Amino acid sequence: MGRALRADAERSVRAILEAAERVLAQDAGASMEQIAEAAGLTRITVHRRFANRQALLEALAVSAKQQLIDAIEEARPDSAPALVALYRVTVNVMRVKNTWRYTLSHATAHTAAAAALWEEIDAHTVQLLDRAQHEGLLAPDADLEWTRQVYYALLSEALNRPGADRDPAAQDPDAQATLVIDTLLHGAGPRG
Amino acid sequence: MGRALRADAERSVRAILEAAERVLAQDAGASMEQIAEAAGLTRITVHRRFANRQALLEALAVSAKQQLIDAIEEARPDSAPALVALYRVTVNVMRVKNTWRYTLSHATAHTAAAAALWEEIDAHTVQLLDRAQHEGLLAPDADLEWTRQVYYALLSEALNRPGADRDPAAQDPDAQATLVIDTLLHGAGPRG
DNA sequence: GTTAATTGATACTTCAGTGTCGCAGTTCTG
DNA sequence: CAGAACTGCGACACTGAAGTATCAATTAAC
Repeated sequence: MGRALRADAERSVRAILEAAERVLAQDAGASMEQIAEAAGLTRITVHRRFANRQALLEALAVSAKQQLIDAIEEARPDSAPALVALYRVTVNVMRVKNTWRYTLSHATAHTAAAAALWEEIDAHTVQLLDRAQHEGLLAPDADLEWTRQVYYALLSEALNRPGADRDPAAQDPDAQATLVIDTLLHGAGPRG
Repeated sequence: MGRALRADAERSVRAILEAAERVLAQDAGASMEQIAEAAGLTRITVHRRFANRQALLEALAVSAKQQLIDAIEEARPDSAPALVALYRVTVNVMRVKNTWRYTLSHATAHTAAAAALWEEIDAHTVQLLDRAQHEGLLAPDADLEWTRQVYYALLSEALNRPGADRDPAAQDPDAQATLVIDTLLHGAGPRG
């Protein structure tokens, strides 16, 4: 890396990444110019910070995944009973996933850096699920990889859940986390 | 509609749609030419059948959704106990969803026709889930819209499940359907 | 077997997006 | 405050894809 960016340049980078998320969420094929405009900058400045479109996409992916990791670690997934930790992690992840909807759901740029971050996220998740299994929260014969996949899917679905109009409580992070975990553990069938 | 297409033209249309699915699955921004080539045709022929790119995307969406409806109705979702019907529907849907991965997961073209088909699919699904609920398969207080969302998500996840290498049985449609339904009904927690 | 539809080949136009450059004005940093 | 870094502006070249037109050759349909 060269020298550190100047403060205003750093601000530009953040503005671009956030604008890219917003714009691409509505049109995955949006142009650099649309992104620049949404960031309150010129197309040229975007090109100065990110050599080409691909580089921007990669930076976006890395940034979002890093925030996801931070959110997970901030929830201290290794302390407290697994159910409590799972709940805390879910709430934190939901918040980040809500902010970076596009970037975190469209796994476009498959760079080494991004892949490494995903592996770290997966590792965190599986470790937590493994602990949950040992604490009797999950079935002893549950396939943890499949459980992880289902967990991710439920997180996405909870965010895309409509009906925020009639039931504003459904948008509440706590309510969403509860729904996700409840569904993950018990499904939709009747309780024993 | 004008007069019916000649047999060879009809074949071309099918080839184009199938090629589009294959090509777009790997690169959502693929050009008309790439699609044409994959279909064994010229770019010009594609333009003759579909005025523009958008029209092709819409036709693709309608075609795939129609096949999904056919697959559901073919499973006779209103006969037999709900669990059996759910199983049959799941197997059939899985087959179609596997063939039209791209089209059925990327809800791009939002035309009136495509939206109407989705509503029909949703109606079928919710009706089946409602019957399942009345038969005691689902919890009496289960939110059927959420259940439907989770069901769709599980179908997608089952298709994207890796590990076909070590465990070829995981690719078996019956095994996949069993996994989806089991997870939908009971989640990953221990059984009562 | 005759007619009408379909297709491929070639060529052309149009257009949007990408990426670059130099220069002038502004803003941060030490 | 002085130098360095950053941004905006205008202009430019380049690429790739979309879409159109005509004509000859082929192929299905009745």
